[in-house]
Amino acid sequence: MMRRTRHDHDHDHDHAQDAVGGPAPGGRLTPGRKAVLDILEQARRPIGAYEMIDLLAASVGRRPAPTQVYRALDFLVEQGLVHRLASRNAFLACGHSHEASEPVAFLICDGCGHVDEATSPALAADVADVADKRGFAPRAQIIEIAGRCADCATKDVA
Amino acid sequence: MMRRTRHDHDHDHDHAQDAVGGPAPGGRLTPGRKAVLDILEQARRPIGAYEMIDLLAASVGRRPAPTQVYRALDFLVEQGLVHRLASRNAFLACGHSHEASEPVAFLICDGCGHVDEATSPALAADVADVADKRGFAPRAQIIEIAGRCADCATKDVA
DNA sequence: CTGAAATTGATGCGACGCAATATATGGCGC
DNA sequence: GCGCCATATATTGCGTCGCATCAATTTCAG
Repeated sequence: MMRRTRHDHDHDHDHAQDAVGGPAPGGRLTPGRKAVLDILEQARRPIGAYEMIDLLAASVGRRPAPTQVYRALDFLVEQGLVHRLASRNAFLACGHSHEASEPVAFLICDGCGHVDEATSPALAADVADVADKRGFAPRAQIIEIAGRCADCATKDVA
Repeated sequence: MMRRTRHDHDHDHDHAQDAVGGPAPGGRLTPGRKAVLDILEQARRPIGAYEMIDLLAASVGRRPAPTQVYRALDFLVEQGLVHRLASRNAFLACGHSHEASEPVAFLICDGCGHVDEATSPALAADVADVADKRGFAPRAQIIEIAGRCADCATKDVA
């Protein structure tokens, strides 16, 4: 596909892809992707795709299209830096540095919305066991527990 | 003009006539709801809300609005007759008659789309244990395992 | 070795279809 | 008429696809 140089640049670009030096197989942490990751890490709470767009607009000053956000999110999930909460259609920065293949249980509080991340070898073993008994080859697991966290539970009694 | 109160629905008054085919415990199985349940039971596979609308249109001859389908689905899920697959935004007729509170693990095949339903006391105990360690009071659990079923796994090797 | 084109991958924009909720109306028994 | 349940309508949010553009790297000609 022939791609000729256009006559001239008609507008300036305020940011460039300077964050990474070389090509990383599997992807690079570009500024756009990093902006998404930063927001998730500073929020420390699940954020939906469209709230992410709003936050990016406030942060970068520019309003990205949904596609951009979803692509960045997918990338970050693939890299294991971000988790997806299927029950809420939201995303959460990964707190710990665990293996991507290790099953993580999420404790999602209905009251305050806080999400706790928990890994359990016993849980992992049981999941593997249940699948194995049926000859099922697991690729990914989703374990999400909704309820009330310790703080909100005590408030309930009051 | 908000007159509807969602909280005082647990009166001792029971509409048995609303149900089709007799009284339903804890709820009324209206024709609309039954049509949704029938389709799910005959399909034996996860069905999205809008595919459900299409199937209802073919079955009843009339095309219900999304809200009706979601309402019916929510009702059936509450009754424990239908499960919701969070990772796929789809619904599945419950195969067995287990307690609604008991955690169910779903084995979702990426190949054929078949979904297997599995209950495991050990898994349930581990989930409760993980939550308990953090003082978390669980209300509902979601355990979904994506991968390849026995049939599709053998086809992979070939 | 140097510079330019081809390549790869990321980004931008727009539109569309599906998912879900909010709001309003109507039937029915009481 | 009033409350309850179900249905109907409207609006918002979620997620994906396709294509055009642009930047960085690699490849290759000179």
